[in-house]
Amino acid sequence: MSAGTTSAAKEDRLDETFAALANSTRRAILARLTEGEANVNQLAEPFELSLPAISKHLKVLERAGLIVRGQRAQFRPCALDAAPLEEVSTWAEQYRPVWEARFERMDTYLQQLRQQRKTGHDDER
Amino acid sequence: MSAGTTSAAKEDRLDETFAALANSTRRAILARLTEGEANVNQLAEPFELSLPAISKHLKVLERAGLIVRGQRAQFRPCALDAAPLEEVSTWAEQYRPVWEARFERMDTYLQQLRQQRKTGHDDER
DNA sequence: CAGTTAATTAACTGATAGGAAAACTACGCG
DNA sequence: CGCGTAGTTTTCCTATCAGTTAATTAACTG
Repeated sequence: MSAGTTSAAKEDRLDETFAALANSTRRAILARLTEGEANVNQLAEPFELSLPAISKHLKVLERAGLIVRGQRAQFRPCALDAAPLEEVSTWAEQYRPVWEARFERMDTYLQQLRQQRKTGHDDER
Repeated sequence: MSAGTTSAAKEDRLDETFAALANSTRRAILARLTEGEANVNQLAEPFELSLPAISKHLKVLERAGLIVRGQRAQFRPCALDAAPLEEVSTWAEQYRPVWEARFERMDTYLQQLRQQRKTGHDDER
């Protein structure tokens, strides 16, 4: 019953990772954390968002395994955990041959498709 | 003409790309398209989803620039455009030093944070 | 021309996302 | 002890997502 290729669990994890990354505030938070751990108020500072909003973003990042949180007194220091990003990179790299092929093989073909789409219809009704 | 800072437009594009990728059906469609172009019914075949649902997924992928669509008679052939995936890969690769550092430097530290969280232990730095 | 096939649009539903404001919890300190 | 600081939870809003069925558009086929 062990998985053959891509296990469903891994797919789910990718769903969650990509969803977490699909927000520029959250990506900015991750970027900030490369410079070292930070607590919630520090992370919130650059944004025009309420603290609860940041708190939610952090929860999303935590559930996606992209950050880890500790507890020191009343502070909750956040630290980056880039492990899921390795999976993202690996996933995207699968397509490297495709985007590299684009320049030699598919470039003209894609243009062609786009053209067909544009000039496709003559009369609007 | 663009300034040095990461342009907002690029950020928006990443938002859209990641959002498009945050769904296993859509990722499966992309995977399928590495084997060559396909029309909508062919793409729908492996899934237990209605055709309109697939159509919507394709629209999301198209808006994210991940596929291009043509028109041949009543068929709409879809082709992969992996260019946005190169951006994803580049973005993720920024974090490679971080996930590689994990094994030497941060591993124990993260464990520590997780432990603090679980045991609610109070400690000084 | 009517009919079939391919795909999209429309209309609707339930669930989730992102946000704000207000209330609450937890801790440290004078 | 009560107060201030740090952060989360709750409540509420609107918007978007993922899916359905039914209707519609578009193009070929006999």
